[in-house]
Amino acid sequence: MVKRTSFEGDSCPIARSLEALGDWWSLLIIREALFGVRRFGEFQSKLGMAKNILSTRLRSLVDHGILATAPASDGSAYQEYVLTPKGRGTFPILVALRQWSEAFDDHPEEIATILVDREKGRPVKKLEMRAEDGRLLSPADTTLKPRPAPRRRSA
Amino acid sequence: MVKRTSFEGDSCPIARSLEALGDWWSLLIIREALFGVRRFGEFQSKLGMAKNILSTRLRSLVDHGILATAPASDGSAYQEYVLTPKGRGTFPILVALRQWSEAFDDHPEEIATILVDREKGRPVKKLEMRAEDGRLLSPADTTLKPRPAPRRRSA
DNA sequence: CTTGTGTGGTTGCATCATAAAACCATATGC
DNA sequence: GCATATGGTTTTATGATGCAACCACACAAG
Repeated sequence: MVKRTSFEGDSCPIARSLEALGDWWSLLIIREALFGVRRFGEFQSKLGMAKNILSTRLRSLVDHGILATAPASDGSAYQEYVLTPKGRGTFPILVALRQWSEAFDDHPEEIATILVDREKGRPVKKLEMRAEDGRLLSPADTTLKPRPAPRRRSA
Repeated sequence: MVKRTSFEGDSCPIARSLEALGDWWSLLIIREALFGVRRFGEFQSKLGMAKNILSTRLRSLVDHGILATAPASDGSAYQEYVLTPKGRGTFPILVALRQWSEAFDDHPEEIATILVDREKGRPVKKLEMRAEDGRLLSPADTTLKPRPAPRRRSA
């Protein structure tokens, strides 16, 4: 097989997520969708990407349950692409990417926008990793454990 | 230009981060590096990827300041690839990807590992977005603001 | 010093994905 | 009915990917 290697069967959850949204465009399409974009042409003009690729990506995102097609909305008999809960669940990923750029980009002055708390207009805090009891965790405070075997009902 | 479109000049921080780590392998290489992998052959055998592509990706990650080459470490006169602070800063991104899989994957039973608090052995909490004052924020509670103009010193 | 072996890559193709533009189908406006 | 906008698909060229083979260097044994 010379195809791009698929991570579908991989047991690593990071690889599995990249299978769905690890290409050049998917996360940007989701970003636009989170801003309320729903129509093919709107995605295409805002992202400036080729229409065939947009078409492929939208289909892939629908197949992965990240977007769903809705029959219409404003009367016109066309199709719309709306985020599913799974799609909206990518929000922390986008925030993490944004914060990484804000923290480490070599030219942060080129970043045009900041994510703020709507109520106060102040930047949101950096994402933090915490234990169940609320302790702040650094990467070194964490480790990987094998997943417990699936619990079979009765025996 | 028929090349893969570059997001380098884009003003969106998400696009900018994808420029550095938005391809199929970079985040997985970083994942291994966070586990302590440093040598070419070790990356290659653990990830099962072609060596030329690994070579290209490592160079790209070094160029982006995510990895750095260290002259040696165990005496053998070869090179090592170690994460920079910028590279270690991707940790929240990987956690976000992992948690998204854990929450939304269609076959979660295939996920082999869980990320736990090393001290207690309990799963880490989901990443939360909070305001400066600690209020928990949903996506709808946030908005984007234009970045304030760069502050020039004196005038 | 020569041979062998392991590590760390680079080079050559064959194949796949991507991109731009042209084309097409359906709606909508006039 | 005709022009035009929307929402795509098809065509074709080129870049990226994947596999295998090859090469360079270090080190060790003979």
